[in-house]
Amino acid sequence: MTRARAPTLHTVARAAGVSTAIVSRVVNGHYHGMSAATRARVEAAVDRLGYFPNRAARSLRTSRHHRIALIAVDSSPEFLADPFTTYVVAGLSNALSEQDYGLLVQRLNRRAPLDMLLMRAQDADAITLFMSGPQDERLVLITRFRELGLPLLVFQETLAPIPDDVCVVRQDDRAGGRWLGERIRGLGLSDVLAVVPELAWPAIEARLAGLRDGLDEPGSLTILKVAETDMQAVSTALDRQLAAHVPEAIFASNDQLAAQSIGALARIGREVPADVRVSGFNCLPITGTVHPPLTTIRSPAFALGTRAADLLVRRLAEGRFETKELVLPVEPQAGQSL
Amino acid sequence: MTRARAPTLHTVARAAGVSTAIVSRVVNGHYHGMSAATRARVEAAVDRLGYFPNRAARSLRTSRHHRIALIAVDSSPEFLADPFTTYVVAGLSNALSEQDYGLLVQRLNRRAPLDMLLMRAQDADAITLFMSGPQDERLVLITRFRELGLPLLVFQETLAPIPDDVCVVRQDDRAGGRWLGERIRGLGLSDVLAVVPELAWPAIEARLAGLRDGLDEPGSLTILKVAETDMQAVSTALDRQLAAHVPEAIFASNDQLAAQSIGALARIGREVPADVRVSGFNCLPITGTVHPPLTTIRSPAFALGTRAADLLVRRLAEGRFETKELVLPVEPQAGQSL
DNA sequence: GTGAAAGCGCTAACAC
DNA sequence: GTGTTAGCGCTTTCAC
Repeated sequence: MTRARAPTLHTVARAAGVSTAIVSRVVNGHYHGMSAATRARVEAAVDRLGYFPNRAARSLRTSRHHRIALIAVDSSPEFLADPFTTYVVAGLSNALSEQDYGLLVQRLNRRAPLDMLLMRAQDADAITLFMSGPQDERLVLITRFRELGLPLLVFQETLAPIPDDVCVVRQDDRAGGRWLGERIRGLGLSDVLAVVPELAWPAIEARLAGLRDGLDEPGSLTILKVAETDMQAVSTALDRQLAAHVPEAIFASNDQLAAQSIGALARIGREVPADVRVSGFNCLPITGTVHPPLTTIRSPAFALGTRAADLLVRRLAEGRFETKELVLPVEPQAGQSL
Repeated sequence: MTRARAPTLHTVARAAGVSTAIVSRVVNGHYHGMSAATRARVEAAVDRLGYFPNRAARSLRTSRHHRIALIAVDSSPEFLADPFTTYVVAGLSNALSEQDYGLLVQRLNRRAPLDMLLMRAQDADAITLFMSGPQDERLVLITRFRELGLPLLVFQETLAPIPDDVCVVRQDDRAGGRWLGERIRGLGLSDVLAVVPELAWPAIEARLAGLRDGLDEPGSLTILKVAETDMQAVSTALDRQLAAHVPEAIFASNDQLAAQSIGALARIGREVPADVRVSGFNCLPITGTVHPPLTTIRSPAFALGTRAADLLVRRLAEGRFETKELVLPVEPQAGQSL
């Protein structure tokens, strides 16, 4: 049994005894100066035949796709499974669905050729970007993507000046870092170990900058870079670092690393917060509960996604971004670890 | 400054002094019986002009889109942020990207009208489905989506018989439940509290069925349904239940709920595993570390996604699914909580 | 070995 | 108020 070919505008037009133009207008809700009778007849035919407009034909004709591309530039296949990313994407996808836009998810390996992706990104109305890697690499990517002529929305980027038709959406990482730094300083501690992912990431830099702001007189700040994607490697790195020197406080660049730090301290018999203080960052529901409850910074990740969706949809309607940069506040969360 | 119109096949053809047919063939790698010189000339022109084929036109012509839709039927806007879902989607999106397919993510509210979505799903080559809700609702959805005539791949569904051109990909939840049940039974415990999400979900049923298999003689099995999306509500429900009766073991239907259960037990001064045993399910890297280390079941969520991608791509190439159902094994993970 | 031409299904300007 | 028509950019058959 071969499935019946899907009905087209023509089929419906014939069935309703009108021209395709009329059907097109009805389907698109342009009832201006149309008799109620015709409209009713067409609507009946549409229902009867189960007609759906062919999106590819429509896209070809109008060059609008009702689709936003999300490109994650990362070397880890599990990029989507990071708690922060996950919430941003959830918010984005959700808000877009609500406004009848689709989200096209694609991963770009930092070392893979761009062309395939550039080509695939073509059938979206705009592009959103999640980038790790050093600043110059990120700039190259932004430039390349801009060449497609599509509006670009970049998450968690710190970039000045922001190029034309590009919008940055981020949280105030620096303020979060500062709050923690001030707290550490308020406790009279100055020997701090910062645990950050190996792969540079602008938000992490901002958190560290904030930490420095807050500490003010940066007694001794040591930076430990860990390969975040490999739990085992993180443990090993922490163990080795702590064997060499135990700091007064550990500033972890996210809650997962904070949990790991508490674990590593436990392995050498140090308690949190009694012996060593530990702070986290991003505090998302998906990140499991840690003991003791973390002093951390609550991230508006989901809202970052929904706000980005609104910005994009409006950009597409109005022709320009209403703002070049949207910075959402973070919320300090006092726990018992710091 | 108006952006120059993107080059089309025609532009390239004129630049290379050949017909559009030739350019099309070169772009698609159909070099059969073509002179090396022509090919080279066309390739040069393509490079020089920075030509990319228009995907919408191609789709219209070929009715292939190189795109898979992922539709999550759930009432929670944060559906994507569930650890299990997150890993499946990460695997899927990643494997699809590698095979030059895009993943189009869309959420469907259980109460929202289907039509909009059915329409949007049109521009994909196949549909993957994540569904919660009662069995009859799920069946209706499968039927409706099948009407689009697209291949359908459903995650974590237990369904018999499986309809035509539909493929189910799931993990062996029942075996996982059974392993835990047997362990509980081996410890000589029989007063068990199962904590499950309010909203029915076939995988959860399977885990419970497995638990019953394992317990064999189901002393006393109480089921507590909680509104999983609301942390606060979960705590409250657990507190109330434990105030009424403290079981010998808690079978949580996922690790997040297990963590919550341990917390609730701590609030009434009960220790795990000394006073009460607790088991989890799904054990994914993103789910934070719990203390004590959970006895749980390790889920192949990421692999579920990558395998699904392969199945889909092959289905599209060959015309039929090579298997109607793919069940991946789970791996028991002995911890200290049970 | 290469080209001409039909047509995928739709929208919108214009004619009636 | 409704219909005619010209493409949007591409693939593919068939003719040369």
